[in-house]
Amino acid sequence: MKRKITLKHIASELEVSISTVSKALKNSDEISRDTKEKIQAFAKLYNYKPNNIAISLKNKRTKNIGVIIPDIVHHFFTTVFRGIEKYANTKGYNVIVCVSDESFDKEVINMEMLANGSIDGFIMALSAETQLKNDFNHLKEVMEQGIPLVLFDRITDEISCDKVVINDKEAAYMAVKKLINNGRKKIALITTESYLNVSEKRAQGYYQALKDHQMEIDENLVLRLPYQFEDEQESEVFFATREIDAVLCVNEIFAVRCMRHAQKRGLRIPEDISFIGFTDGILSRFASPRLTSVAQHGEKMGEVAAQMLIDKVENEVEEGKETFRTEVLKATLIERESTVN
Amino acid sequence: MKRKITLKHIASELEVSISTVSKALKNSDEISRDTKEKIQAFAKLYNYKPNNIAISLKNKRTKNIGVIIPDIVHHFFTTVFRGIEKYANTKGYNVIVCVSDESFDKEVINMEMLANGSIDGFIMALSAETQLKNDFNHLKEVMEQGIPLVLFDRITDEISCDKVVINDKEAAYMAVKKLINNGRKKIALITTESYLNVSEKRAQGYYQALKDHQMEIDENLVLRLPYQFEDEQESEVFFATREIDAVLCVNEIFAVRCMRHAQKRGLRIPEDISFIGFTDGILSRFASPRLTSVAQHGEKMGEVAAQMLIDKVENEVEEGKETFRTEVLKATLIERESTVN
DNA sequence: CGGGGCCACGAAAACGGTTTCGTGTTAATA
DNA sequence: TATTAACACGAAACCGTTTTCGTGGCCCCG
Repeated sequence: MKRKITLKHIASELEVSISTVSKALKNSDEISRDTKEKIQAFAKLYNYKPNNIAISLKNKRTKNIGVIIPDIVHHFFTTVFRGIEKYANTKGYNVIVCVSDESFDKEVINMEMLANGSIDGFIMALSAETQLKNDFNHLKEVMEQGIPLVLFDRITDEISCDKVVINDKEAAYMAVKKLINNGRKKIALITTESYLNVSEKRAQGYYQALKDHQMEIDENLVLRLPYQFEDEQESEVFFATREIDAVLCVNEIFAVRCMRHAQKRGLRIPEDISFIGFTDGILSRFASPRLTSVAQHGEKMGEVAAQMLIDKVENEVEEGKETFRTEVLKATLIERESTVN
Repeated sequence: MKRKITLKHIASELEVSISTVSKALKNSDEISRDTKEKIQAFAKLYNYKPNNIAISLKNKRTKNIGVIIPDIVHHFFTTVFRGIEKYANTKGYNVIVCVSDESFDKEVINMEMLANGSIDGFIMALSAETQLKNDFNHLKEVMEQGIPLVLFDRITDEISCDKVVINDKEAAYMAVKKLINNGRKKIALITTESYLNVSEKRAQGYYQALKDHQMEIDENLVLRLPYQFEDEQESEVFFATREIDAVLCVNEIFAVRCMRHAQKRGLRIPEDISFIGFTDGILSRFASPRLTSVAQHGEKMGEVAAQMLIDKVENEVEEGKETFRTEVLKATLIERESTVN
């Protein structure tokens, strides 16, 4: 087992000082050609690589970024993560992921773990519980310590920091408008309980679209389900007791489940009833019929978030002069078989 | 912006030495009651937390584990990751993820980045390209440096290290056996090109089951598709030109796509043709009909892998005395609507 | 009153680098 | 020949901890 070689080893082996070795390996012109060549050759031979930890300690930069997300077995979040990871990698950063599991406490614990020097900045989407509690002290702390923070998707207005979101409200608006233009009269909304920021925005778009097109808003056509629902009874009853000819769902799981309910009742999709979901993940592409869906462009979102973060990390700004941006990405509607053209 | 406070700050503020502060905060009984209380109170007031990087440098332990997987937008891998993250977290470890993107070069680069002190050990699944090239020098290097390594799912026999897999061959065998028991006569196999270790194992199980039940092996019923295939033509033709009454697919995407082909041709599932897939991800649960699938228990696999790794990390064994285990988890068949009981 | 032992604390090395500054040697210049 | 500048390198501080070892002061005992 050949242990990692250090500057000290090289120095003693070659009978020069540590500083000489360090400079030689950086090709400093303080060191003579001969010495440099000798040292570099030796280092190469023994495959010397500087110790990241030592470097981090020295320049107070870890080249790690911390990502905290509510869930990892989740298409959208992994998509965002991929974008983050890709961009970070091109900039020489590594990514440490922590999963909050939708729990406030875990979110806090994870942040504290990472905030003690392990990372240069955070990218995160708030846990459901955090949004529900409306407690953001852990974020404030981090900001006060001067650690850059970028929020994406699940954001809050309470914290001043960089943010990346999609135009949820407009996207929902456009989706509903499309349904209206297709002549749909009874458009339902399947959403989550209301504390989730994004669902709320999407619901707003739904209402707005109906209003703007002089359509009656019928609360009876709005179903709010628990975020992680296993029990399908409620949604089944919903479809059994209402006349609906189009449905907007705030995620694709809701959509796929509801399509099934409709099909079970003998409705044809999209002839009798149209469906539009959010997320455009794997389910949308493989459902039958394939689901028309609002693409959130997670990978792009991740890239943008990483870019904003690394920019902040590398270009420190004097106290009080920082400015925060909220980048709004445009969602796009991917039309498939669950709606008519 | 309140910058992070260090031992040095506390020491100078309280006019004691750094060592005294360090000891006081560890409740060393070398320090008097009074002094300890004073220091602890001060530290608490200013929310002192030791710097992880400094600690890492000191005891050559980062409390980070590196995970390298081929893809992150992938149900099985994220499931495994969740298991890893959960277990690691309970042990106070953080997880750094790198994505190889099925590329050999990226895998190597990522390993090298992390191997220079950033992590205490690796958990990884090999990229497709690595398996194809059959080049594992980067793994050997890491092992030689004494960095613990655990391979999961996509493993190789060329490297001696801890491994976690499922009993792919047996699982496939059982699945096919079930189809045979259901009276199926023309059982097809949809798999990937053969360099992927797991696909190969599953194919072996398929052949073995047919053989053991005196059924003819018909290579015409075996379709090998590129791992990431977009073009569906080949698989469509396959179904158009063969008489098949059951299909085993090495992943759920293949299964869902093929179910669609069958349905398009007017076949009823499972009456006319049965389907069994591998992975048991989100698609299996939401497909119509719901797909009978071999569950790989990714989360469990992740937990086991993390446990093996952390065990190795924390209980260093003298040179040459190490032993390596291969843990085989039992896959289970989740029966749904795509097969008959 | 002197020596031993304990208490409470500090100095310093170490982890593995980077970087500033100082210095001995040589060669060029006055 | 004396002065000086350039060159090539080393010493040491520093990043923030932990930990070993030393030591000054006090008390106790002979």
